[in-house]
Amino acid sequence: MNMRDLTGSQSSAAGEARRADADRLWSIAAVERETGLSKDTLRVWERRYGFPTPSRDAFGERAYPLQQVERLRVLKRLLDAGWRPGRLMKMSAEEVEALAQGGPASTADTVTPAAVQAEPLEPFMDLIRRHDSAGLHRELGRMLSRLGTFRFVTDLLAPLNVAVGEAWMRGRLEVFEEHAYTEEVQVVMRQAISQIPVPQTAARPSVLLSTFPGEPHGLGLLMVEALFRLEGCACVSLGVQTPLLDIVRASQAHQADIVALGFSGILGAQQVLEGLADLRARLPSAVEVWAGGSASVLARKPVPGVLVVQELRGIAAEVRRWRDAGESDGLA
Amino acid sequence: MNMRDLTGSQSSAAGEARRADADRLWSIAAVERETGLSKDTLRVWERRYGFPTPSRDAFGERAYPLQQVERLRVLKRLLDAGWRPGRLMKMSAEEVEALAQGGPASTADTVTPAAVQAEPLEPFMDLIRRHDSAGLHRELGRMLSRLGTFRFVTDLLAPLNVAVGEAWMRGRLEVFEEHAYTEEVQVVMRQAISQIPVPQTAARPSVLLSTFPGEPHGLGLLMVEALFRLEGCACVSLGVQTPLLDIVRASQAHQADIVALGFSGILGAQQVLEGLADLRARLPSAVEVWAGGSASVLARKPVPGVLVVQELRGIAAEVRRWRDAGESDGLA
DNA sequence: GCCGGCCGATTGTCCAGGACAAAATACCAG
DNA sequence: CTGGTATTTTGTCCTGGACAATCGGCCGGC
Repeated sequence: MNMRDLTGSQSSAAGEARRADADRLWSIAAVERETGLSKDTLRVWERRYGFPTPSRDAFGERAYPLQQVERLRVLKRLLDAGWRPGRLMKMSAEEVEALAQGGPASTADTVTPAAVQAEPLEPFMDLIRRHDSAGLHRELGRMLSRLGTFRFVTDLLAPLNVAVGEAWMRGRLEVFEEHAYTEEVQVVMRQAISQIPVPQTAARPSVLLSTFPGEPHGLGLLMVEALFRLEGCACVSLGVQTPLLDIVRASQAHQADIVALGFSGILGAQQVLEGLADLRARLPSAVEVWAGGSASVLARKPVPGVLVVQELRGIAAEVRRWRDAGESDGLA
Repeated sequence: MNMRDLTGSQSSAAGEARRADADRLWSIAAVERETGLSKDTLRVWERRYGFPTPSRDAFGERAYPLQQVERLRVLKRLLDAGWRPGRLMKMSAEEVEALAQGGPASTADTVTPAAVQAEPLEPFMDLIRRHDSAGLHRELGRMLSRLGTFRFVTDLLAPLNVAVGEAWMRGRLEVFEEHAYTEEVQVVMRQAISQIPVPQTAARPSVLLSTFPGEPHGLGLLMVEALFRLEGCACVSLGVQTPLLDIVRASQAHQADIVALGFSGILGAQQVLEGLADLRARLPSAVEVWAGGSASVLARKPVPGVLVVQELRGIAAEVRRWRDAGESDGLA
């Protein structure tokens, strides 16, 4: 019975009909979802730069052709790579295309330290590009066994994440390829975490992990959780995108000593700083707020009362610092 | 050194100063992130119903006090539970509070089938409410071993998810409690999936799993992935919130036979139907589109060429159906 | 008596065009 | 060069109006 429902009306439709379907125009809300550009931005670009140029549907609402949606996706990626709209809009389609294909990263030239590239990344990038999920899974698992969890995280995953992010910005990787990569890494990381022995009693410090709303990148959280657990901390993760007030409540409910937040650079500078200050103000001063991740704001502007952990390797030392302070402060 | 940075300026500030910080007003963007109500909605409510009533900051922009943000959170929850704004806005604060505390589910009374409540859920709800993550993890793991993956998913997790969702709508559960629950279940589910033997050769059908942008609920995806793998299918998951065009590209890259989408009911009806129709039109007709989840639209309005799998248990049968069709069609 | 289509009220999203804060860049003095 | 200030760029917020999509109730037919 389902066979009929599934294929009946579709296979009877001729090829032209399906092509017409696929040429369907996009609403402004759909374009926002697809590109990540806000409706406000889409409208103001149209007004200011003359692009995009959506037609209007029967109700006078914007209707974007696929071609422009694709171009907007490219523009969004170039924006994230450090380009500015005014510049890009003045360029011809060919110039933009050339950039998209793999120009340099504009002003925001990612300074590859090249110092501690502990493990070769190319084999993994190859697997990602070839969409070999099973192979990627297998090789990641192999490296986990070979390096151990700590070095797997610090020497392989950390630089690999950077490489993947950069490849995406340069147009070498599609969004879905990054999604698939994230998923496979997540599987391996969860396996790694489950192998870390759980401390017997209620271990301290107890750590609450999450990200702010709008920050969907959860890999860093998992990596940090692994490092905390390796130090014998009790961890509770809320996953990504927890509202601020819920982070506060969760820290009470779980009696967290430390609230650890991850930032990938997607959120705006102000959003990060204001959120951290706000969270800091709403938590008892006995609860520490730690922030980490690749967001550059963290390095530039310190937030009073918030500890910025720049390096994954720094976590162990800071946990030791917490315990030393705790022994003298809390147990007097 | 970090100790000073961390506690210095904070501990020197007096209690009143911190309270003043916590009384900070919220911008409309922050309220949108915190409540899930769009800026447009917040403004139109103010105009129409006279609530909320934000003050204005020095720049004339809306500034919401914490109290109103909290109330908006409650209203959003009641909206999701089936209430309508016009009604709620006419009620007094006390009446709303009474509803929030745990009134019935308005019109959308969840019809508990009560037929196949295969496993008792209360012990798990207790663990969630007591924030015993470790205990929840342990008990879920125990049930996984006892029931096996299939029954664990169909008889325990499926009804438990419903119970958790309903408890949230009735105000019995906080957002962060649901987040923590989701995280623990995810850990156990990934463990379960990793225990399923991988088929030797390139197994068919190969299934691509994801959700649409705006749909953050990924538990269902994991459960479905487990069931597919139990049937010997090759699975690639993109995680949640993949743009439509990327789902199309991923299905090509991974040579998917089936694209499976999960819907929790967060997305609007039109968004779901239009998205599915659009995806259907953009995929070759040889690729099947399957949709599942608790969204009620799926049951009400069929989309041509899209298979709606109402029950988790139905997956096995549909995979069999696919294989039968494939043998006669594809290998002629 | 119950299901299905119609109609009015409700409600979220879209629009225009102006304004301005925040961020990025250019400029300039030391 | 380096660090601070002016200027441009750019995204978000504003108002108030309009209307499509949805909901709820009503009615009629099977």
